Amino acid sequence: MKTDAFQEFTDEIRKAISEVLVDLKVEADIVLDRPPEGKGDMAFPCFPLSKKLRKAPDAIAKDIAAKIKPLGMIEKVDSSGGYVNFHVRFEKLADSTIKDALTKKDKYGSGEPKNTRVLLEHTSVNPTGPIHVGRARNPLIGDTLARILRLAGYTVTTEFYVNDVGRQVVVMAWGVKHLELETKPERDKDDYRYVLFYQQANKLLEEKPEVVKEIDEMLYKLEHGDRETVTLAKETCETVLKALMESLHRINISLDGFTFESRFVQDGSVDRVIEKLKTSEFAREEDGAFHLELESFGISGRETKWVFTRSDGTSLYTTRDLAYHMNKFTRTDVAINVLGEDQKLGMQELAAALSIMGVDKKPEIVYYAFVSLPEGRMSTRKGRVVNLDDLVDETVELAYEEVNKRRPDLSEERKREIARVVGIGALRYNIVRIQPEKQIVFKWEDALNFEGSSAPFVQYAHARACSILAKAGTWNREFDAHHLTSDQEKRLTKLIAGFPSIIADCADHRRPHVLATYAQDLAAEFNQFYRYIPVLKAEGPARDARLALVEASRWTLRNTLDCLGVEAPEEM
RNA sequence: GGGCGCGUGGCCUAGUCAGGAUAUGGCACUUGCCUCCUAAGCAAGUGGUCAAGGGUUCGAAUCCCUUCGCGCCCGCCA
Repeated sequence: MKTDAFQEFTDEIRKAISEVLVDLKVEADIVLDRPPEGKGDMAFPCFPLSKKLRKAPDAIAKDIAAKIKPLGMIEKVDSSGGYVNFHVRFEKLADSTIKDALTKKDKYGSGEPKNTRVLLEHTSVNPTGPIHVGRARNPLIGDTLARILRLAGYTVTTEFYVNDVGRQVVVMAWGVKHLELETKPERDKDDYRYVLFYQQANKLLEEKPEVVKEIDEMLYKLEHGDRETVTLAKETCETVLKALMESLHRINISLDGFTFESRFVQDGSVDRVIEKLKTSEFAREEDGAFHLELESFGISGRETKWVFTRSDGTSLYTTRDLAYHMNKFTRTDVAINVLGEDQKLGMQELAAALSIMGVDKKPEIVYYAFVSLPEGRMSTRKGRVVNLDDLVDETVELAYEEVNKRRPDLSEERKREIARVVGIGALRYNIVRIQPEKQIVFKWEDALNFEGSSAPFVQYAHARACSILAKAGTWNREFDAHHLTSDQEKRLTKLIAGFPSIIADCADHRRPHVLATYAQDLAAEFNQFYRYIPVLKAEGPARDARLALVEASRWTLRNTLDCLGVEAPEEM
């Protein structure tokens, strides 16, 4: 299927090569490569054919190159060093790419509607305190992925799974009900207030056995649907949740829905899951508690048991998660979860339990490594955290200083708005640009970098494009791509042509960081074009063609930023 | 003890799934460029045993094995 003009080019190459291979009476996979600068646009390495044809790779390449007639998107075929090199018919590529971008605008890059529902669970932090930067990697990856999948053509619903039945919530709810705060919260915000209740209650829990008893009783009541307790726990959670959403909203993240864990206890689905698991051949009982023996599912370590009920018959987190995932698959075709790498074993076990329950689908997991500080792992208990709200404040404030320095001409309101957009953009980009599985050591100097590989770099390129377009006046949109002749124009056009493929690739592989790399490349290429190719001072059809390229660049930059959750300012 | 992941110039990082031509960018450092569409920019320079060793291959940062270092996990917690 053709996703973009470059795809059309490679399809034609594949067809041409396969015809030649039939002619040469050899079979081989057609693997294409990107050749280095100056050697064409696509290459076919002939080394694997060498043995079969008993000929030198370079001779084969020459032979194949000679047999392929330039046609359609293929302008020229030559060979060097054992490769067949294909040169794209640039005017054709440019014409269809730029027209595509100018027509589709904010939809440029989109894929065909997929008719596949995706339920993307992300964030799902325990609502017991403010979001810190370590945890923020989850919503950032999740939200970016959701945006990419949507552009790629999927129907995406994002969801936050709220833990409102666990011990932590009970401890916090108990604190809210029984305690007065001893210290002032860091911020006048409920997540900062409630975490203090939580911490004070935990402290009492260590000191006073009677509190332990009260908490245990509350937990039991909660599990057994005691109305007052259930309501208290849920209200407590919702209060904190609301505050957490405010923090996420500041970095352009919102979720489509929430699913409360308590629901699966109340509607009986957890009980049904437990009853069914008990009848499984993998189920074992020990002192009244039940577990699955998962050794045959490849679970290894000290423990291969997966406990699904306590001795008192109550459920565990994992059991409820199983009920949740069964529920998910009644609502979606594909379930994707964004999770910390500490959840890996748990998810492996969950997958095994799902198949024992007769569910043939499994959630796809995007794992990420933790963000730590130079001093070590973030820990609320040790007071070693960077809260998301503080990071937002800092980056926006620093961005304001920069705007103030560079654009004293702007109004205060305008400066503040640009600072917000730039600061938030820098923050998001800085986290999401890194492969999820790599650890990040959080450093303020990196987070506050507005140059080079950063969102502001990309935003700046966008603002430059907007500035040109704003000054251009009217121009002939029936441009002629033959007037795009420089290396800068050609490289930029080819990058834009590849955007739909990049989106499809990021979506299919669930890899948002690849888009961040693309954004950097595109902005760099645009900046070179900007530096060397005058647009407004050009005349006639050359001016029109360049303006068309600028507008195509503008949409591509904007759409790239939009997928990254970064706003694209028209001036900065 | 076992499992999973990571290791690319002083620092950060792309490429690893689908092995191919001189390994991608950024930060920092040195040096140029604003009478020219916004210098949050552009250009040039210094800097690499792709953790180490072995193997497969015409060809390995990429695949396989071993070792080392770092992270995460192995609870009737969530």
